[in-house]
Amino acid sequence: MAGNLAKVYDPKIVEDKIYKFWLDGGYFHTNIDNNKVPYTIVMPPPNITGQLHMGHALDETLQDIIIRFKRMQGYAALWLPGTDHASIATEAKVVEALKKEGISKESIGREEFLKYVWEWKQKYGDRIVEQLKKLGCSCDWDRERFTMDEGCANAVKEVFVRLYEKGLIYRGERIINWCPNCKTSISDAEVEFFEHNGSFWYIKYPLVDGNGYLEIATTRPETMFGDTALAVNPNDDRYKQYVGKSVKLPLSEREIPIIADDYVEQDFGTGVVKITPAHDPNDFEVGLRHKLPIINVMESNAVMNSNAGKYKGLDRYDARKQIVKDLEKLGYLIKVEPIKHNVSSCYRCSQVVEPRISEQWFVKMKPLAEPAIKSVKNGEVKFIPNRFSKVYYNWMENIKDWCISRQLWWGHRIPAYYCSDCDEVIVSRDQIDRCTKCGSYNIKQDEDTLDTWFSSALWPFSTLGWPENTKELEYFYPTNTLVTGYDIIFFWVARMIFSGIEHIGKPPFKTVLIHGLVRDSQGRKMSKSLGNGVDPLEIIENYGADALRFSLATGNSPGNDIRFSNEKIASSRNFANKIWNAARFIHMNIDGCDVKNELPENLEIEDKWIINELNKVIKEVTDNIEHFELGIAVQKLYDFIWDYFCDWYIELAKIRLMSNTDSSKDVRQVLVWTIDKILKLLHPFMPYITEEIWQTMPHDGSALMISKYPRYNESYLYDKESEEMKNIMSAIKAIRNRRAEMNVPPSKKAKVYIATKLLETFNNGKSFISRLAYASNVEIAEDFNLLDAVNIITDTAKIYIPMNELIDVKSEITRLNKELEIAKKEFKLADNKLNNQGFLSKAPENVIKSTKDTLLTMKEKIGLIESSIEKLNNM
RNA sequence: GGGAGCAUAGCUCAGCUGGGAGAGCACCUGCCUUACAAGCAGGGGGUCACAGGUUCGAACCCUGUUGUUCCCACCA
Repeated sequence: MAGNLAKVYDPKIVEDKIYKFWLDGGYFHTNIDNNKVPYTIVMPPPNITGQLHMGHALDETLQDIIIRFKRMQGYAALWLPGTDHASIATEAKVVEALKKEGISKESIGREEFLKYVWEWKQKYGDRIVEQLKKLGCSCDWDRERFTMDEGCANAVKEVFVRLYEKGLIYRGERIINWCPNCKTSISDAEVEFFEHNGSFWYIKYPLVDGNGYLEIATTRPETMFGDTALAVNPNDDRYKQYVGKSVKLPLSEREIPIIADDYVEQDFGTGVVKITPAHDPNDFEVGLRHKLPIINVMESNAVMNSNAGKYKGLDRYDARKQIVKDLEKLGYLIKVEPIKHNVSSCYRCSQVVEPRISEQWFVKMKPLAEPAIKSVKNGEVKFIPNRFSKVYYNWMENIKDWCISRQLWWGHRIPAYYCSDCDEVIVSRDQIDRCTKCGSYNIKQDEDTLDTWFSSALWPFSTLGWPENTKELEYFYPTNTLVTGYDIIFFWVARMIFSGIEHIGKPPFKTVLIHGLVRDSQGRKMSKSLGNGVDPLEIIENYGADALRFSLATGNSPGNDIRFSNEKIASSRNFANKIWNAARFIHMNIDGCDVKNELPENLEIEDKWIINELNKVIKEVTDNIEHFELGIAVQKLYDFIWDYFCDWYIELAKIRLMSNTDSSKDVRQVLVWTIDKILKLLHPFMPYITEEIWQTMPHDGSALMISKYPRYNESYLYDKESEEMKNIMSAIKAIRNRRAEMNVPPSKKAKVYIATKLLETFNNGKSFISRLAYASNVEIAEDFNLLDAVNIITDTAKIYIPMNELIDVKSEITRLNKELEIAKKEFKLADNKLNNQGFLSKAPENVIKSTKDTLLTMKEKIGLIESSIEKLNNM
């Protein structure tokens, strides 16, 4: 077997083969099993337009780690995958693609256009799924869903109708955020703010009675044709006298009233505000209070309309320039000030959003938000880390009604129908063709589609078969853990929570594990425009999926961003290679022998040590993963495997392996048994390489991925032997240390004398010391009287190496003095503590005990060093 | 305007509920010791941002300061 394993691990020949092996074995599929406890994760559905990026890679890796861990722990672990139709993004992509062929969506019409999108979806929708498979995701592909498949469509209609019937969905004319580029409304959550260097134009509005003018300041002069009032604060003494009078709108003959409203702040600008209800949400509110007319001055593409008089047909920014010019020419412009202010823009296309009045569908949020807030407050849903609950509360408590209609074609069409004969509005689960009130066939379905997030909000239960009352829903719902980034709490997490509570009666998951963003090596966000994005597929190609996954888990702590760097990925690759070579070494020694995967009856001290340490790691890592501390878990595994197992145990094992006795048979078993546990512990993080190696080792069962996760076991406790082994190891380290300091090459072996009270321990460790500390011969006694030797002092032993020709007595004394100082300092520290009454009476017992131990050890060490120095001085 | 995070070795970060600070990478030294040079052995390097406070004891808890990142709100 060893002959088949190359010296360097090559993920390329392993990964596809192993993934196919898992698929063929059906290991990803999870059945309802009443003898098992379900553990469910629904995958945040990636957009069908998407290509796998590092953000996905992180999100999916974390989920896969958790689900593989739970599966091995014996849960009926279901990871339910799927994709999102992403209405606005997909529609934009297809529109763009059609544009290249010279086709516009309007010219071909709705049905034809949708045909194109479905075709596009067939062609590219699977791409992301294939990429997830490359990562090693252990999803139940038999249950893969799409937000626009039939089941999801039914769920959407059902929810819409229910909420409508309850009065929680309504239609109305409101001011909404309009993207002039995407030509659709977007919700508040979909608006982003950018700081922008703009101008503040101060403009005169002449009083109609001819007695002067009022001065206003605005950042958007082009909207002035929509002004229907000027407003001042009712308490503003400067302007009280004007309230009730009128001004004439510059560049227009229209007269508008001066009103008083609390909304106006006296200290900002001039204290006079132009009120433009059609183009500003606050002005809209003022307009409602004062029953002001609403004048819209722009088309849907932000080009001025006929209400803008001669500026009709100009784009909003061209109109602005022209208007300012004209105002100046006519003497209305007083001054221009530069101002920094926030500009709202579309989160998809970054175009500046235009507040606009239009008729849209809304979800009434207050009644839905209330129980959703409660479910987090009472701990039914837990955010990890907890600080994100605060973000969630803040949003939920200040939530406004949700605008859910979109002027797009790709998406769930709103199931509302309008009768053109009797004006009835019919909301229906089923397609209808006649009016339910007057029987007319003159009915038309609403042209709009729903916000993509409306269907995503139902994902945790629509994917389990709702609105049907399925067995799956009963067994897997509520799901256990949702894994997602903090950037998506409002869009998705919050909406899933209130939807689950409203429609199923229970929140959709118990835990929300929040992770951060993957940044580049300099801490910048990865973005297309910066060109600093790292393609996960390229990383997989060059380093392997396991290395990528391991890198993403390393240093990962909930809620925090992580950085991605070449150094990190290389170090993960090296780790994979290390394990690979450890496996090669074991094969070299077991192939051809009949080795069982179980512990032998006779265990030597080094066996007990590694078993004891392994047991600790099992306990800690299990605990860490259960608390989602994946970064810590990964670090512990790395240290255990590399440092404990490879650098120490394997090196120690070589001695017995070479002896060719019964003992070599035993050590083979320990090696096999230990690597079996190691592969299991590491499998959730590095699934491919662990499975590949495990298959070549003596094992039980068909696949590592469905084997049992190791459990902490009291019969593996060997504290005493472990301590002894550590004493030997620290002696070895101390000798190596001294030799290295003196630049003695390993080839130059030397005799070692060990003076110690722990005769038995060190006699057990003789062979280790000769091999790992390059000793030609090891002698052990309670004391030696050697003068011309290097002195090495550990906590439990005093070691002499006679290397007279190498010793510089003077520098040796200096070194020992330095060591003495450190020991004295430590002694003093412990001594001070033990003389402190407060410490003695208040510190816990174990702390006091360990302090006492330190004191004794140091005392002994000081004595040893002092006597060594004395001897050297006498030389 | 409101809120949150972060500040620890040259770099990237760990350090879970307070008991005298760790890893990877980088750097320096010596090794091809037959699993691995993508490796082995060893080494240097930190007033844990600053100032107070609580405590027998603080990187960790509290208060304030500074710097930095982000989220929410959106004053025309």
